[in-house]
Amino acid sequence: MTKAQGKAVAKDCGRATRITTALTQWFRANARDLPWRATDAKGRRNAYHALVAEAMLQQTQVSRVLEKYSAFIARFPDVHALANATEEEVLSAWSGLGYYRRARHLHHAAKNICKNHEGKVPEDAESLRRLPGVGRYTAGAIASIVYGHAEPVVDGNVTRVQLRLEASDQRQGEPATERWAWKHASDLVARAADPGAFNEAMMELGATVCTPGVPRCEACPLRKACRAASLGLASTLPVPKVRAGRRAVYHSAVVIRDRQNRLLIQRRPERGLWAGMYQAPTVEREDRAATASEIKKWFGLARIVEKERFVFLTTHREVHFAIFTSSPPPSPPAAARWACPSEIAALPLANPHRRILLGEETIQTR
DNA sequence: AACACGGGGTT
DNA sequence: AACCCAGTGTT
Repeated sequence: MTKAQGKAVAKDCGRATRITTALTQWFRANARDLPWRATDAKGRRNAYHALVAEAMLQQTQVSRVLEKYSAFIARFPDVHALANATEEEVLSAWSGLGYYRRARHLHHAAKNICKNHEGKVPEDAESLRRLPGVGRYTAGAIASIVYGHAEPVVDGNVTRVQLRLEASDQRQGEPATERWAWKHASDLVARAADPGAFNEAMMELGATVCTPGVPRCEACPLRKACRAASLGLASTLPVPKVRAGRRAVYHSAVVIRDRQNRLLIQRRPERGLWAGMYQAPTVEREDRAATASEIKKWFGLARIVEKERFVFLTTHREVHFAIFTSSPPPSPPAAARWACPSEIAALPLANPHRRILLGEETIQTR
């Protein structure tokens, strides 16, 4: 190493240390709540609670998680309770949160922990990552926040903070950018006195101060260190990512009620959209809505009446729903069964079917 | 590297 | 109506 390179490394070390120190101090002074994502109700570190919280936080904002987290923990208070639950119970507790594969992974992870780890959530990031649904982010979050290991954590917030700190015009979401962000996070966390607090601080800064769009630089503890701020680029970085468009799909659902006020329901396939969840009997088409005769033929119905149409939007799809009613068929399809409303309410239902079957106004439609 | 996978909030 | 947010696993 030349003298000049040595100086540059020393300078970067100083910068990294200033950043970790300032950020951790800010977090300690401004922490909104107790570190709920890693502790039990009495404030004790609890890796199972952290596993649940971090699984819920994947692709989901804190406010949405807070609506479901307590009920989930109350229903499955420890890893054994979760491991011994049925998949339907777990999916049901997850209803409304989306990305339901996370719930199934979490369930499998709990079983794995009971079987192979004597009911204790593994401590090191490498073992954590072998659990289903636990990737680099979740492993790093648990290892650092719960166990204090100097493991990096990069979520969308952290990547945005890094890109602004370094005034980088790399596009968020691209593999090279993510590798770069993980490298920076590793360098920073290595100098943090409290890795867990530092990682939480980075995520919290991104969520509350270094926000997408126009950040609140006047309130930022890293303003002096931030290259985007000093160049006046804070609100123009990071450069927006390219987004895939939404694909249209057509779901024709039939609400069929018998004399005892029971409804006909069916379980969705194990893979794909709303995997393993329940719904009113539905005919799906890719390019157009199923015709009335197709729907009648599909379920052996004599007559159907259209009640409503709406479009349910997700990130990747626009689901065009057409809702029909019908009297019961002579012989219900083998794949469907009858259930009363109170039973249905406890089953895992995708949000639109909560409205279709139970009339709950829980979703936005167009 | 590209894709699949939900849902809700803000402008 | 058109933007925004955000990990893991599979292909």
